[in-house]
Amino acid sequence: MEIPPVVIDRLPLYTRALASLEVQGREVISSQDLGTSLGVTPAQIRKDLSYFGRFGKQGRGYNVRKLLDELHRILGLDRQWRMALVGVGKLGRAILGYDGFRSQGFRIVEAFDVNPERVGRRVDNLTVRDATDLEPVLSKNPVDVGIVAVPAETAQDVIDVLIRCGVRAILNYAPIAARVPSGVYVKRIEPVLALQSMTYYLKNRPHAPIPTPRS
Amino acid sequence: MEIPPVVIDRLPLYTRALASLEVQGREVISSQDLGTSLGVTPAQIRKDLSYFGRFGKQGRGYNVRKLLDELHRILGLDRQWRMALVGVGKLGRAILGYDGFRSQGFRIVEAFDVNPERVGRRVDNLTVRDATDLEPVLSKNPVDVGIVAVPAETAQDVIDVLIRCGVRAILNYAPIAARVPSGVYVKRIEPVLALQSMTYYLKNRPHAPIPTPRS
DNA sequence: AAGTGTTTGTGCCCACAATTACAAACTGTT
DNA sequence: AACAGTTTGTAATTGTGGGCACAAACACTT
Repeated sequence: MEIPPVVIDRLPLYTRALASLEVQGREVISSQDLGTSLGVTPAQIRKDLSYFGRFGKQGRGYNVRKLLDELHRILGLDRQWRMALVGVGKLGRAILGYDGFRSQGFRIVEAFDVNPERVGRRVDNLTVRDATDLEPVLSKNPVDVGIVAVPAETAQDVIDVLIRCGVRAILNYAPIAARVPSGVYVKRIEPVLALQSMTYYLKNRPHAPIPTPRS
Repeated sequence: MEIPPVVIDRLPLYTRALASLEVQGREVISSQDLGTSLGVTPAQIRKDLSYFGRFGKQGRGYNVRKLLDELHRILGLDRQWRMALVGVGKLGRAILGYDGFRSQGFRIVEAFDVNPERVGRRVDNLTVRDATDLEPVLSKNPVDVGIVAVPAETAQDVIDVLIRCGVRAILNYAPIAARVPSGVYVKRIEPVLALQSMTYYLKNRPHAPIPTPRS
């Protein structure tokens, strides 16, 4: 069956909430409670999950451990994913240093840059390779995901090369609308775009008022 | 009129494309050309813009300069926005060092942290203040946007304080589903969630194949 | 001046996602 | 064992957003 992408986008949210519940020792949760903690309606959660099977029990709710396992399986989070980073500037180094990826099964196994001063240096247990070696290196040692952290001007070229190397998923930090063939998945990480849409709602409001007391 | 949030989310995309066209010296663009460069249908662009007025000319298209000005006005990008950063760890420092904000009119004017070792230090022309001073400082000198770059455990508390200080827009880098009252706008920046939804589409595919030749 | 080609703005329709509502299944209590 | 209270899964309904298609307006050529 064809599952709506919006549904897929919500599953990681559920996964994270369930993981948190599990470490808290919670064994069972209802769609009601899960929903209110996530700001999602209970019916939405039930319907989303119903695309994949029947994981709950009437009168009780969902077994946290079991549902978490199922979601991991559904999303493919029960394995390690190999990633290659392109661009080891300020942003790239921050990405390399971020440990939120590894702890969730996403490992950066290669890092590339065009700048000769950066090539060869070791950053976070990884040797920065020359970007011109991208194709030979990734052909021999394929990765699942490419992380693009280069300036806007070269981003599309980098993405083209990654796709030639068989990369089918790209995490794009560059401020461009990447053009990719169908079958390749791109997710943008763009704080500036996020800000620029929020200002629409702020612009007609009086400025920050006096904080409300006794809250 | 009530404008769908998805429409608002697309406007910054148009803005960025138009800005790029303007520096290229392009004076006029059709919804057709703008659409193909962004991966959006021309009809969608026209409909989105029609929520706000009639900016185009039949037979010609849109005047790049004029449309860009209109979008800036609509989104409130014709002014400076003041932001406060909370959390000056590895991630926070990367955010402070990022110049993509300032160039678009978003200035980080305060930075806070709880760690005594970080408080008082200067990072990128800003003195890190003690997080306990958040309320007094922001009450005297309000900001428009709060950037949350603290660990998940303390993120909700930080957000609550920011809201008490009158902050109505939050850029949240912490991996939590923030609970906020209506009238407060939150945008999540979560690379891990983006990855976790892409793996769904990757998981059933054969691994990276041999690159296609002669492309 | 007429004719050809473009392009906008929008009414209309369709698809799809969110919500509602309820039967069925289970728990816990009396 | 009967009953009251929960909660799931889903059929049915509602709502909303995207795309189509076309009249109207303009540009450009002959």
